[in-house]
Amino acid sequence: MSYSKEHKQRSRKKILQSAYTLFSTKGFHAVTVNDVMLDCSLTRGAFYAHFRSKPDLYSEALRFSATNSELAKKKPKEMSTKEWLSELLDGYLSTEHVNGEKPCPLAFLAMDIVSQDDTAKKAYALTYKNMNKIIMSYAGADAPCNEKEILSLTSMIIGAVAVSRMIDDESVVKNILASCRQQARLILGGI
Amino acid sequence: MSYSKEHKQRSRKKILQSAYTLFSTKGFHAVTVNDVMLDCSLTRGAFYAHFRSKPDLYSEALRFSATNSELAKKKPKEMSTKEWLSELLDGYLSTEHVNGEKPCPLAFLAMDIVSQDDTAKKAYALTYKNMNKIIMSYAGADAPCNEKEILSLTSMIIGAVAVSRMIDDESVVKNILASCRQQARLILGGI
DNA sequence: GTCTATATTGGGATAGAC
DNA sequence: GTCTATCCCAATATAGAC
Repeated sequence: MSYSKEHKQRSRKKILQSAYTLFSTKGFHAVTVNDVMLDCSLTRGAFYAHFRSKPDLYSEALRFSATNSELAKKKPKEMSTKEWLSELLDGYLSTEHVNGEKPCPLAFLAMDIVSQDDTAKKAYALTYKNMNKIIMSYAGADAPCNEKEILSLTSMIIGAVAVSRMIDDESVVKNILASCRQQARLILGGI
Repeated sequence: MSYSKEHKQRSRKKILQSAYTLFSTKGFHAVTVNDVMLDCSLTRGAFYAHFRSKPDLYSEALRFSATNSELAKKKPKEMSTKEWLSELLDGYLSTEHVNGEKPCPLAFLAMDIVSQDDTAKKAYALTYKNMNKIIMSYAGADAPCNEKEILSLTSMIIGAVAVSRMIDDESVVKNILASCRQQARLILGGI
């Protein structure tokens, strides 16, 4: 045969890498099979020698990303686990991560508002601002509270609900929600 | 004219309500104009008497949802603001909200993994589980830490990154991320 | 303003040459 | 295994009757 097995494996990996980046940053529907193949310098037709369908590619890319995540990196020996965890969190919560080429699929896959026009983005930002304002006004009604606490609180509850939506296991969802309700009280200083 | 202005306004509102629910639960691309119109018992053709395009509807539905949010409800007079805030957060972090017909667009809009097949969902859940496991192992390495704290932590950082992705204003994004880094340390007991 | 019918495009998937 | 060419369906948007 004119193409070695190694060659096919290389191609497959290139396709997965391109798919992961594109899906993560643009979302499933905003990316075409052609986009993926062009990104790794192949053609549409070749795709089906590697994957059965576009949804199939999507699942494989998600699986692929798990093995390539920053969080899964090995801790350097000279660092304490606490320092290392701190460093990992800093990396996760950095603008480089948010704007980078290897975003966390948990947060990025599946959000297609980034591919919407500017008007939709503005509407989203407005909604977000409103939410913070409302919660801020309640939380700061009699006890003083700072903005940072509110921002972390809204991130948490938005993240919790977003993730819960994706998880089928009811008991896991209940656990996530209960944990965040408890933490919300802690952040607000024990209501 | 055979159709009153009131009739048109009613139709428009019905379309917006259907669009909001469908977009929020299924995502932009998974919902067709026809789906929306069928949901409110109209036909495709009539759509363009109300909106210029599907993206236009999307933006309008997002705006519409802001005026209909649970968070914007008025506080009952007999309740203290703290009690009321507590109640609002409980509502937001409830399974009823997660599975309901009026989900928060901040968390729901734009996530199209729910319209993916089961394999993709499983891959997502696995990734999520891994993330919690990794962070748990680091956080619990020498100090004891409980699962609930980790679950709220991962919700927060996922939510923060997800929201940041949608916001164009760089300074807002920086503020969100910094707030969550600070809160993360607090949750983990001050690293 | 709402309906039915239709034009048109984009993109997933297949066929067949190399 | 990869390429080019093609099929085909889904879905946006328009045209025209009522």
